[in-house]
Amino acid sequence: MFDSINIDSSVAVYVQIENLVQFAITAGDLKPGDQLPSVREMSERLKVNPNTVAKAYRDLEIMGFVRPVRGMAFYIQEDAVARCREQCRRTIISRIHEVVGEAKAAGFQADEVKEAANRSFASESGPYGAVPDSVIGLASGGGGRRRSK
Amino acid sequence: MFDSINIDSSVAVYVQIENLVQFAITAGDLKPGDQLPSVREMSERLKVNPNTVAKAYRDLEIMGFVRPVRGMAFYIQEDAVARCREQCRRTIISRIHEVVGEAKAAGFQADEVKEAANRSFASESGPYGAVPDSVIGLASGGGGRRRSK
Amino acid sequence: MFDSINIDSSVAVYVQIENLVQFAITAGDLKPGDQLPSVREMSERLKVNPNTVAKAYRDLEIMGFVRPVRGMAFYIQEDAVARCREQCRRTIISRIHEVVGEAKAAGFQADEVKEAANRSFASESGPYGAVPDSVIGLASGGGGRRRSK
Amino acid sequence: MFDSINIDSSVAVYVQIENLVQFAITAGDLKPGDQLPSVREMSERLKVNPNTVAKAYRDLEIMGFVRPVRGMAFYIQEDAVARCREQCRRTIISRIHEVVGEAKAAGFQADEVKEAANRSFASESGPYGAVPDSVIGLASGGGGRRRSK
DNA sequence: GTGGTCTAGACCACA
DNA sequence: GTGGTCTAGACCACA
Repeated sequence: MFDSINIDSSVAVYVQIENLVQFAITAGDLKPGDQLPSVREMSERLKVNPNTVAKAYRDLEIMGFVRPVRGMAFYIQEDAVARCREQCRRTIISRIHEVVGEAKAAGFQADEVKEAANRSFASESGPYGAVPDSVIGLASGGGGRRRSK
Repeated sequence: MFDSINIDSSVAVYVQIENLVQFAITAGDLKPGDQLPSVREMSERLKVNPNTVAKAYRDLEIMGFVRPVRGMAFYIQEDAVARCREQCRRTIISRIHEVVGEAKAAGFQADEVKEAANRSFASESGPYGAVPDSVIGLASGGGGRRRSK
Repeated sequence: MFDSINIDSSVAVYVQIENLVQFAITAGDLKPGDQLPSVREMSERLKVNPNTVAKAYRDLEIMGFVRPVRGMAFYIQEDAVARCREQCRRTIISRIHEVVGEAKAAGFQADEVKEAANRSFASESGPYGAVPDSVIGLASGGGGRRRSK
Repeated sequence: MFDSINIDSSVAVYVQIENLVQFAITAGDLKPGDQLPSVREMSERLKVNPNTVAKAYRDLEIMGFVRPVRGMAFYIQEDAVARCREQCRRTIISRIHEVVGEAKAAGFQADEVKEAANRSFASESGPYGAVPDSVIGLASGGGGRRRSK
C-alpha cells in the first residue's frame, strides 16, 4: 500500500495520493480510527515533496474523510467509508468511460480492451506504477492483428 | 469527429486534442494527405483557445504525424499511420492499466470493470465527452454488490 | 551574458534566446549541470514576455540541450556540449554564408566585408544588440570607395 | 539573378525579394529605366506566391526605388541608385555585425569567421541559396580544432 | 519560487 | 484564409 506514484501520469501527484487513500478506505485497508502515515513518512515512501502530501491530506480533510489531531496525525473519520466508496465508484466509472472512449475512437475492439484489462487485473502492480511488460504484451499478440484493418 | 473535449479531465486539453487526431489517424478517419481542420476551425468546434489547438498541432508536427504548409494547412504525413497506431496502442494500454489498477486498489472485481467497460462501449459518446447516465447506471446495479467491503 | 535581444532582427525573439543559450553552452559559459536563469528572471533581463522565454526553453528541451525539473529549474544536459557546438557551428556558417552572399550580390568586395567583420569583432557588444557607431563607421570610410560602381 | 530564395532563412521571403532587387540596383545589374520582371514571371522564377512578390514590389515602390506603370510593369527610378546603395550598405553592415556577434558569443575566433567568409566569397551561389558543401567544409577543417577549448 | 497550461487577442508572413 | 509570433496575465502543480 502507498508505494506507487506515477510522475508521468496525467493524474496530478496530489490527486494520486488522495486516490490511494480513498481506495484504501473503500477496500477496507484503512478503517475508521486508523491513522494515516505521517506527511514525512508518506513523502519518503512515495518520493515526493512533503508539501504535495500535505496538500493531499488537507483535501481529504476538506472532503471529510480524515480528521487532523494536533500536529501531524490524521485519522480516518467514522462516517467516511460509505461516502468514500461512492466517490471512488464515480471516479473510476468516469475514468473507465474515458479510456474506453479513447479505445473506441482509435478503432480498438471491445475484445482487445477486455483482454488488456484482464492482463492488468492479473498483474501485481498497483494503480500508478509503471506498466509491466506482461501487460504491454498484448500489443504484439492479439492486439496488432485485428486493429489493423 | 473532433467534438468532445472534457475540460474537467485530468488529461490536458492540448493532449486530448493530440489524442483525438492520433485516434482518427489510427482508425483511418484521417488518411495520409488529408488536411487537419484549420487551427481556427478546430478551436471553434472544440470551444478552446486557438493557441491551445496550435500547441497540439505543433506537437503532432514534432512527432512527425503532420506537416504544416505555410499559408495552407497541416497535412497528415505519408508514414504516419503505422507509427501513430503503435503510439496510440501504448497510450491506451497504459491508461487501461492505470484505471484497472485504480479499480483493483478500490476493491472492484474484474467483472464489475468489464461490465462498466461494456456499457461505455455500447454508449454513443466520444472519448472525452461527459459520462452519460447509461454508463453511470452500473453503479447502483452490479457495482454495489461486492464492493461493499 | 543574456542581455541583448534585438526586437528588430529578422531572427525571431525566441530563436535569439535559443541561440544565446546555445552559444553560452558552446563557449563554456554554461556547463552540464548548471541551471538556466528561471523563465521569469530571463524574461525580466531580456524584457520579453515569459511565454516567449518558455517557448525557447521548451525548444531547447526538445533539442536535448536542457532538462526541466518540476518546480526547480532547467538544467544543462550532460551530453549537450558536443552536439550543441556542432549545431552552433552549422547555424553560424550558414548565416555567414547568407550575409556574404548578400554582400556579393550588392557588389561589396571581400576586403570590405572583412573590414566590417573586424570592426564588429573589436566592438564590445553582444550578438543581438544595436549596431554601435564604431561599426557603422566603416561605411563612410573604406566602404564608399569601390562600391561606387 | 533572381533565382535564389531560401524558405528556411530567418529573413522573410518578401524581404529577400526586396533585397535581391536592391542589391541588383546597387551592383549596377539593374539601371534606372530598366524594367523589373513581371510579378508573375518573378513568382515563377522564385517559386513563391505572386502575392508575396507583389508585396515586395509595393514596398520597393514605397521606398521610391521603382515606379509602377499601368498594370504590371515596374521601372527603376532615376534617382534610386545612391539611396539604394546607402540602404544596402546599412542593411549589410548591421547583418554582418549581428552574425559576428553570434560567432563571438559562441567562442569562434576571428580567423575562423574570416575563413568561412572567404569560402563563401569563393563559392558560386547567390545570397539566399542553400549552403554548398565547400562552405560547410570549414567545420571539420580549421574550425573544429580551435573552437574546442 | 519554479515550470506548465490556458485564455484573449494583436499583428505578421504567405497562399 | 492559414499558420506563426508575441504580449499580457490568470491559475495550477510541485519543491
